[in-house]
Amino acid sequence: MSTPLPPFPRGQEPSGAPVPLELTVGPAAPQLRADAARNRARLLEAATRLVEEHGVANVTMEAVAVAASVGKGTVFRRFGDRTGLLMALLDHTEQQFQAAFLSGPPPLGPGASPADRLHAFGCRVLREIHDRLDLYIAAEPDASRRFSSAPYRVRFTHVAMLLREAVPDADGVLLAQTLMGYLEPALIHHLTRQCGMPLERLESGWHDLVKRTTCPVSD
Amino acid sequence: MSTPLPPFPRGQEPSGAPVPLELTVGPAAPQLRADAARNRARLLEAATRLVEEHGVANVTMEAVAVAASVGKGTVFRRFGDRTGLLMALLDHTEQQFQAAFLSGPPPLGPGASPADRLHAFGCRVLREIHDRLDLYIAAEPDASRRFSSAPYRVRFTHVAMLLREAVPDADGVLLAQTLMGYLEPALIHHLTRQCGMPLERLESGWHDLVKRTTCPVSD
DNA sequence: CCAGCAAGCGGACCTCGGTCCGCTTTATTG
DNA sequence: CAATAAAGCGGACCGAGGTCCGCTTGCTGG
Repeated sequence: MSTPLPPFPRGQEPSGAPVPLELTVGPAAPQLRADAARNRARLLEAATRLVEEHGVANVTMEAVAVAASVGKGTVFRRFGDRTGLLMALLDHTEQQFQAAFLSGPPPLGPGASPADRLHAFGCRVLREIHDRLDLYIAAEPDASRRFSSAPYRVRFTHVAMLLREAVPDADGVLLAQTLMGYLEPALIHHLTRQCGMPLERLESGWHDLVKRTTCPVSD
Repeated sequence: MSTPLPPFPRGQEPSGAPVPLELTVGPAAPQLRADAARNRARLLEAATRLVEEHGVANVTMEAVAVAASVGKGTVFRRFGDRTGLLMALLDHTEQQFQAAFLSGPPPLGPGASPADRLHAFGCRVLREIHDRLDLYIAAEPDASRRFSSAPYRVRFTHVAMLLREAVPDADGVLLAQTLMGYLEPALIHHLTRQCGMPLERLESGWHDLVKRTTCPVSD
């Protein structure tokens, strides 16, 4: 329609919403051929090593390809683009986290009140991102995809669901986007690195925000 | 410290915070030489034309240089980078807007209650961005500068100030960042273009958000 | 075991943002 | 008006992300 459009054939793109190739809850890997799977593993390993050796900012796609003894095209076919590769590096942690808030023990998982789950959720995300901030920043998709990536959608849907439960008569979608905005890597980076705020302050801020959001408004 | 660092000599960078060359409230242009000023004007004109002819996404820096009959280096010296050029295209509107909420008539300007000013502020920003969405999206600085750009800082400071007035015992800075997050071009793009929400719904969402934010919380 | 064929591969290639540096123009000052 | 310093200029150049397309390789059914 407007965007230049699909870079590589990859899977089942053509139908409706662009299906992200991974990073979603559960494996759902579409049966890679043996050599492809091997190369994928090599690439992830190489990328991990390069990132911790030189810092994510200095890791180029070509360097990863070379380090994995693989052609550059292969990197792009497998991961789509740089963002895709970087997100794949966060996939394992992400899946664990998803499992934790979807079906783990309270207060993160089901069993606690929606508000309590929200409080726990935010703190967990804040710490998670804070611990691997550079990677999260670098893996941030560009503006037009920021809200469509699988991990974002899963988190967002979860927050929206909790919010609908906690404040049924509010616009849960908009409120959820607002809360999610507080958890953006770029903001966390700004506040902790550029403004020098301790993580604890961000956590208090989150608690306050949740309180204000879930308290019934006069109107 | 960590970033690759300054591209061009330009002005008085070295002292402390990186002083953005324009886009701040007031003119403060540092006396361009005659030819430089002429080229600057040419460039802005050419860029404006190209943007409305081909859409901002298809406008390259080189194309702008050629269209303005100027060397490519000149574009970068004058505007720093692509983001800088695009922001300059928004500068005129931005200055008018700043004047309106800093010293214009209520409810946007001083005279109304902080809460009323916040309500007005958000609606104005929403419309402003909605009207030139593509340009705002394209002009968005990368993650590490999103919160340091002059226009952002002015808006943010304003919101924080109003918030401190309206809810003195809250963490105004964090609350302000949250409110600002609701006004991000990328989010507005997602909600209106990808989710198909009408602008009116975003406005209601803003009003609700301000209400919840400014209502005293039980603790 | 072989043939056929998708899936996968890889590196040459392109584009575009950003940089460098030797040359030109402008402003200043005596 | 000359001399001079500084500001500006511009296009060759570079690096990195992303694409293309002819070749290779692993699967599958006969």
